[in-house]
Amino acid sequence: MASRLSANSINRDTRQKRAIRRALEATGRPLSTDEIHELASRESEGLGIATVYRSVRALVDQGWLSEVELAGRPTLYEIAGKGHHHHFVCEQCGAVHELQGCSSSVKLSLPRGFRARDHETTVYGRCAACARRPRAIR
Amino acid sequence: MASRLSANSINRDTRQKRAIRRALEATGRPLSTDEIHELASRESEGLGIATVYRSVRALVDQGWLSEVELAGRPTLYEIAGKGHHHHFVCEQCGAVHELQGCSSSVKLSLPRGFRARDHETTVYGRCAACARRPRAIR
DNA sequence: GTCGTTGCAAAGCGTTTGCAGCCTA
DNA sequence: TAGGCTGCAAACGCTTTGCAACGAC
Repeated sequence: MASRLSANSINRDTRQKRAIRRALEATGRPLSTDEIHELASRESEGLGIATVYRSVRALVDQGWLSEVELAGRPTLYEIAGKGHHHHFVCEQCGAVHELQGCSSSVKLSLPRGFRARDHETTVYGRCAACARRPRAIR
Repeated sequence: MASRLSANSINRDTRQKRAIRRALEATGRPLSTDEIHELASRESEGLGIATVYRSVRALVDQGWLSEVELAGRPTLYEIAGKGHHHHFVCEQCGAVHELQGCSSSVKLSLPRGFRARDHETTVYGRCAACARRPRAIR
């Protein structure tokens, strides 16, 4: 197994990276770079958006973060190592949540000769908080 | 029911739009704006990319096209009216194909209070043509 | 002190928009 | 002919990169 850091990359423990990691840990759901920037800035004033992009990229390379790419929205990042799971997008507040498990083992009929390697499912609807309140303006 | 055109939008039959529609009909799979531009340019020389974007947007508004937004790639467009279906992304050649039917009625367990409205599944693997030949450089 | 890291600003890239001339109806 | 449509170039929004100063070790 490789070392826990990707090849030839050192990783210093800076105020900025600490704030970024903490934002992701504290929130517990996939975040966009903007959200990370917003949250981490509270802990590390003056944090630049470029630093967020660079740190997030480094954390992905190190395997600490996973990219969550959902249709029609910028890439989100979540703490890695949660195993196979899917995502739920709240159409009212826009937040993305993780869904546990995956019993739908893709029974989609593939055309002759096609070979599946993986799949991704995204569910759209309203999260618990939003379902409780009347439909917003949107 | 509304007229087949979205409100106050006229739609002239131009050489450019004809070429764009034909590119989509001829290919039979979801295309990106670049692919549409490339293909339609053969039939309508000098076609501008802005025209592709504008025409495609108009065709979506008219309901003739549907947007296919897949994780991590620009929006694709496919001829509308095919009913509920999902997509297959070939990891070797990058092409996107439609998958028939959908038996996986999303048995993912939603958190308490969450309400699902729709879902999307994308399968990744190799298409028939690519599965036949040895793995590419990639 | 070294050199990885950071913030700023500029550059990229895909998409949208302003505008004057073109072409469909 | 009227006004929608087109190509060009500039503008946009998000992400990446160059660079000099900063700060972890």
